[in-house]
Amino acid sequence: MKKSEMKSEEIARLAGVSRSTVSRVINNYANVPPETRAKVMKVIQDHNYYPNVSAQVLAGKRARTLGLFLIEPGGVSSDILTNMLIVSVIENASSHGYYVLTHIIRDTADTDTIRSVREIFFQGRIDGGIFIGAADREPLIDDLIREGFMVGVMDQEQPIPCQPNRIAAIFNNTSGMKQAAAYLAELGHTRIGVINGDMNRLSGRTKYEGYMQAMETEGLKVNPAWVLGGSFHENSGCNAVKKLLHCEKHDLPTAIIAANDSVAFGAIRALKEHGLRVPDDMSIIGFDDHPLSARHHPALTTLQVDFSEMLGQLTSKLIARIEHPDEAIHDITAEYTLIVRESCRRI
Amino acid sequence: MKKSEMKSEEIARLAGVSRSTVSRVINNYANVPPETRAKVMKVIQDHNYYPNVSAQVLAGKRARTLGLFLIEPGGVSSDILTNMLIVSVIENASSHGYYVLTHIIRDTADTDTIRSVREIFFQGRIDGGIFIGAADREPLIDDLIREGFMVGVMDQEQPIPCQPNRIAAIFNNTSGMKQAAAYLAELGHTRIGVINGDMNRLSGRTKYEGYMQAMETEGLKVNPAWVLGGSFHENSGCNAVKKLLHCEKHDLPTAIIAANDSVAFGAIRALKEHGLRVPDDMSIIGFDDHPLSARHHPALTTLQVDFSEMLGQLTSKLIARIEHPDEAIHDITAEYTLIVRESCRRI
DNA sequence: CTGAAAGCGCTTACAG
DNA sequence: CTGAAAGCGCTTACAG
Repeated sequence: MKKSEMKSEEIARLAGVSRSTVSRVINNYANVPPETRAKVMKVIQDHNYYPNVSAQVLAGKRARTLGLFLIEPGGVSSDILTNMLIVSVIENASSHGYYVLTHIIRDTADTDTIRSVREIFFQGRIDGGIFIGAADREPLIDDLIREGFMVGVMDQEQPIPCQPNRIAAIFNNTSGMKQAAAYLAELGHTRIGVINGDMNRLSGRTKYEGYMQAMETEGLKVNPAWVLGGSFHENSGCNAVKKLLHCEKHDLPTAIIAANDSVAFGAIRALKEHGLRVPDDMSIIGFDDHPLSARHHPALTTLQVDFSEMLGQLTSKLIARIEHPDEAIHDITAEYTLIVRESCRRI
Repeated sequence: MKKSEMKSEEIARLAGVSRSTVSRVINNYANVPPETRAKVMKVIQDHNYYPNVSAQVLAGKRARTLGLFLIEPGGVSSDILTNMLIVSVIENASSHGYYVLTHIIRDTADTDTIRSVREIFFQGRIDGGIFIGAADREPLIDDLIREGFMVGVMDQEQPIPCQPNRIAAIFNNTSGMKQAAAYLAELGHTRIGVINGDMNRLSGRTKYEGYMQAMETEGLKVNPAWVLGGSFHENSGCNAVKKLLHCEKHDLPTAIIAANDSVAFGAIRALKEHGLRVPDDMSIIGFDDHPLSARHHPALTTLQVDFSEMLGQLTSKLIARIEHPDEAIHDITAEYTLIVRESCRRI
């Protein structure tokens, strides 16, 4: 095991000052004359000295580490999007001098899992945590917030009264669904179905509600047989369409809005397998602008949202809150932009 | 900021023992009678006590944290594979009770980057690090190893004499190339080209060398004009083929081995753009079995390798070395398996 | 502007 | 089997 022999005492000795002064230089305190600072800095650099982080934290400094908790019930994350999210958090944190400890949660109800997540917070390994993929009301997260930990959450509602140590980043799904429905209506569609996401997730609910509202706005009626259950995963899109095709052979919608692009991919696969073509026989629109959507056949029309920007903001705000607990911080709302490609046709 | 009031002294008081005994229970030392242990454990659990990790580390325990360093010159990692690698490391580490601090390196030559990486090691944040995507000889890594830190590296050669604190996981590219060439030869190909990977990476070199050897084994002659430069990225495959098509219009190979599947995707894209079809006009074979290869059009024939298994092993061995520095540990070699799909045809 | 000293919350020889 | 005490390497009032 490596053990650096350099410590602040040694630096102090070499620079001819006390450990207090070395500490003041390291922490960039104002009351150190430039010459003293320069002298100490030189010794620090010449000897490749890095203060021991455990000692710093124990003495009251921040760990400068964030926890990133990915909730993924479905086995290994095979989604490029997940990767974008991780990278966005890490790079943003890094730009603030913070490190990221990533943890994968398979089952938020499992006792061992809960214990290990709580441990990360209670051990003092991190200054705050970011949760991705959580249900809208997740006891594990609610408990941590109640216990005073700083958390950032993607896609959760801010409860009322709002909690100062919870920062939320949400999607404007109402607007997204309105854009989707308006676009389809403009193409002449009146028979529009939807494949829902996971209803335990905030986006699942708000997308569904957005769809209902949007249909009303467009003056279109909702056929309950065309409101399909799903889970945000590709397979759920495939299954939903299979079921639709099986049950409603003679009364099909002409367009389907999918809860996200993965679901849309699955839906298109199922349609193809049944000999139906997109967009000739059915128009499909997705959400997210998944990295694969532009290269899909047909290229997928979708509502794009900037995940990197969103998570970057969430990370920045979480760090800001950690460093200045009293500053007011507003939640983040991500907007959708319609990207027209080839999966919808005029009828 | 959250501050847990519980400390070992408080647990000791409540359990009617000394802090020493509490520590012995936490660290599972043998010399504690079952009744004492039970008594202490109960207090610990009842009060949701988690020892402060900084204090533990400062007092000499391990941080139980691994650094994961992803070297990705090319902007945001858009590759699903990267995600699989990250997840494999995190889950394996987690199964050993270790956490993973992930860091992204854009430029291994940048002074600030080098500083921040070295800082992670010297600060004592981690017990060891895993590097992915490094050049075969990477000074940043070599320095850390020389300084005594424990590192695991994917795709680097073990120098001679071998260093006890470097664990390497490499690919059997010789065998992979042999399988590729043998398969193509068996289909009747004699004109076989190659798109190389990044020659600074071990796999870049060994794949090229493997290709040369394999061609000799098959008794085929290598046309230097069909040995194309590349970089393991999709665009390099596209560019390589464009150049080939441009320069060698009338003397083309009938098959190309790509350094990996991404390169193969790019190559196929370029061929399509020039009106050539795969496999009708050109056979293509890749390496890795990228998650998208099975769904590609045409489905890509490739040499599959189990990255999850490989990185899981690397992680396990690194942790084993951290915990038992003197135990002998062998390097890891990953083998390729030919997966025949639709991108090669008999001629 | 600066140093001596207390303290952060643990672990671990040491002595019994 | 168990406790008192020293020590891990920092930071930060406190006093000057």
